[in-house]
Amino acid sequence: MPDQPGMHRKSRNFMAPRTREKSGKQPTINDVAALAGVSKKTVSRVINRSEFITDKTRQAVEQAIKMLGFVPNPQARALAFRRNFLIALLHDNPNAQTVLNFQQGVLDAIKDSDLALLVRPVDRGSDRLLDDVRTFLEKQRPIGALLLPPISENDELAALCEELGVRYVRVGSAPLDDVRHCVSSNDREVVAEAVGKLVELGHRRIGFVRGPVGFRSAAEREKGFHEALTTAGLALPDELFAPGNYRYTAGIDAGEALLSLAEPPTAIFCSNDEMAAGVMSVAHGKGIAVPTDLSIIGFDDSPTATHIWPALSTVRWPIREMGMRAARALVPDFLDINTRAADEESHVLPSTFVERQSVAAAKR
Amino acid sequence: MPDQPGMHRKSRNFMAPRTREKSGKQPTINDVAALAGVSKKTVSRVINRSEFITDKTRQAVEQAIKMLGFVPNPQARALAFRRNFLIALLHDNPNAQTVLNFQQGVLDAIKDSDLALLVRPVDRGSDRLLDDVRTFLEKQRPIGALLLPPISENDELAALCEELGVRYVRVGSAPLDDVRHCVSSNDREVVAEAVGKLVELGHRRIGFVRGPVGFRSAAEREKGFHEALTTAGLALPDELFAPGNYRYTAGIDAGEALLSLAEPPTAIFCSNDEMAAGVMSVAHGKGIAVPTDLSIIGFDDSPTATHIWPALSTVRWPIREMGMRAARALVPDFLDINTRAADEESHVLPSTFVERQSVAAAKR
DNA sequence: CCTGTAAGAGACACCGGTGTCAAAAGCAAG
DNA sequence: CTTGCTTTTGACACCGGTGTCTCTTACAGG
Repeated sequence: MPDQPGMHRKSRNFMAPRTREKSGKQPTINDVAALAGVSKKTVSRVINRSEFITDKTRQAVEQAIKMLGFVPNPQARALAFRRNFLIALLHDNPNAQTVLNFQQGVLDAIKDSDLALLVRPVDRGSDRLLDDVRTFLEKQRPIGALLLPPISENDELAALCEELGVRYVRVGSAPLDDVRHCVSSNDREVVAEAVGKLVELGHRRIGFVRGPVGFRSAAEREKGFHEALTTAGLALPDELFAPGNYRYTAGIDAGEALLSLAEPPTAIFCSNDEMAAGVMSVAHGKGIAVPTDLSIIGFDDSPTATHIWPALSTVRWPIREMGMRAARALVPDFLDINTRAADEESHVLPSTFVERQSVAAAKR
Repeated sequence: MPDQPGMHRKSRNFMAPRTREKSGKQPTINDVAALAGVSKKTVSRVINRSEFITDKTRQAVEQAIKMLGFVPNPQARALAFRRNFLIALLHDNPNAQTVLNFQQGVLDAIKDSDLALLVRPVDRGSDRLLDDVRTFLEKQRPIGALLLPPISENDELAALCEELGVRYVRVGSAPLDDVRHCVSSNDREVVAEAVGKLVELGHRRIGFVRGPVGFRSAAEREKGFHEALTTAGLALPDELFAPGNYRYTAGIDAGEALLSLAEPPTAIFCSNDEMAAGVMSVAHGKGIAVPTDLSIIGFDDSPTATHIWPALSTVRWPIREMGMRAARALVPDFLDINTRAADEESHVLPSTFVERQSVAAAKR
């Protein structure tokens, strides 16, 4: 091997690039420095885009980096920076599609950054929830955490993040007071819009299948429902409200209850798609034609919505965009200037009503 | 503060526990060492369960750890150990539920270990797939990678892992030759069993909706189908095979094709649930009663299977167990003795046929 | 009581980066 | 060609752990 540039520093550890490659080990910053003929600190400056570097030096270093295929060791950086480059996604969502879409949005946002994503499902029901999360956060020390509903509604969790100095963004169905820590959709408005459509189509008796008690999303959706009916001057008799928990079986129960009424509703709004699927199977079982005899609307636009027959009119939640937005809001300083959230960027993303085949005009 | 045990070593950095807590910083191994009156190396020995430690010393250290709430910094450990404690889950699966269930299984397995899970969706279609994965693996340097189907079928990806010295386990629908790197189900057998049931119920013309060309899972399922019909001495006319790609819309197309035949099948086996849902909606649209006039079987036991009406008979894939098993096979040496996979543990996990309401006896 | 031996604990270097600060280099003005 | 200033670079310590090797210590045997 003929004389190479820069072996000017003696280093016990230095090995020629070829040997390194063969050894299967990653080249380190020292190897780059040696090859480029500069100090490791200078290489570090190039990696971190320091401004105090001449173009000539920068180019030499960049070439060496390329030649060796050098990739900075994230663990070492994390240690030296006294912070790591992880963000955590905490979720406890029964809807896998939602979680994965959100995750995808987050990854879109951090794609060109140094960040990596740690995904952590948690158990909402467990009484060790807070301890589990605390252990996780203390161990991994992510820069920030994204909280997906329903656990995003847990104030203790947010407090825990504060306490541990972990940034957080809560994702929800309506803006929180503390808008810096929240990215949300506008469930109330869009439900009101969807239910308004039912009213326009002549429906006067409209059933409502609730979400689980205590869930903000459930409350928001119900508020939207109330709003639409009140605006239309319609009554809200108790018998048209069925309890639910976002599960298919709850939809079955709700369908049985509502469709057995002396005067059954001609349309039913369900707080999510799974329950709508449940209501729809009850209708099928009873020989009630959808949408001719019964219109049904769901919420989520989950895969189920298009897999059932007839295809379900529902509300599409911009979950992937919300993931991207949430990540931007969480770690704007780690993203590049183009990806970064503008300060004035809205943290409320509109959901949209998607019309399919499960809705029709009320029979006269 | 009265004289504490062990401030015997002078350390510029040492701060009293109380002060540390207030500062919001994590205590380090040095703090523990100082409090316990031992060297940091001894603390390290306790953390790593070295055997060369007296009970007395161990207890003192453990008490100090507890008192300070010390948690070892994973980045520092990773650096010192020259390996990190991450495992990666690479997936490109349209079925979110599958991914999440698998992920849950992996987390079950690594729960009590030092390992963390990095989830990485990839784009099978992209021509940059290999580069993307290479960049990811070089940057994060996980100990190992779990490959979910369908990308687990990509041999180049496996070769890449070999090259980079990253362990890997491929998850699939049938054992690979290289059994050490594979955890699988037994799709062929269970499909044969399910289709056998149809034959027993008197079905003679049974349609088959294929999975995407080139997918091992699709091939295995088709093999099982052939096997069952051949065993029963039935013919396999081409017209009863419809192409598919695991998507709902393909199920629609397949349903249209098969149910428009001069002599339509009395039962259809679909290579996954989504396509089965498509076939079922076509049947509904045509006024063909399921299961009275047409039996349908799917594969995956996805949420869709129970959300459609009538509920779909399908094949349940033990995906969560497979996640657990795969993790055990990947990093047995990082799991404790109870969790660890026994060497002789089988890497083939049986799928089961789940009978619901979409299958009935053939009409005479 | 002394010695030999093995187990336990400590000192120090090191993993691969970054922060700090001082030295070197570059450049304009005297 | 100096001087004085600013810009760029390097030496060295440090982040929080672990590996290696040496030194202590405890205890059994002579």
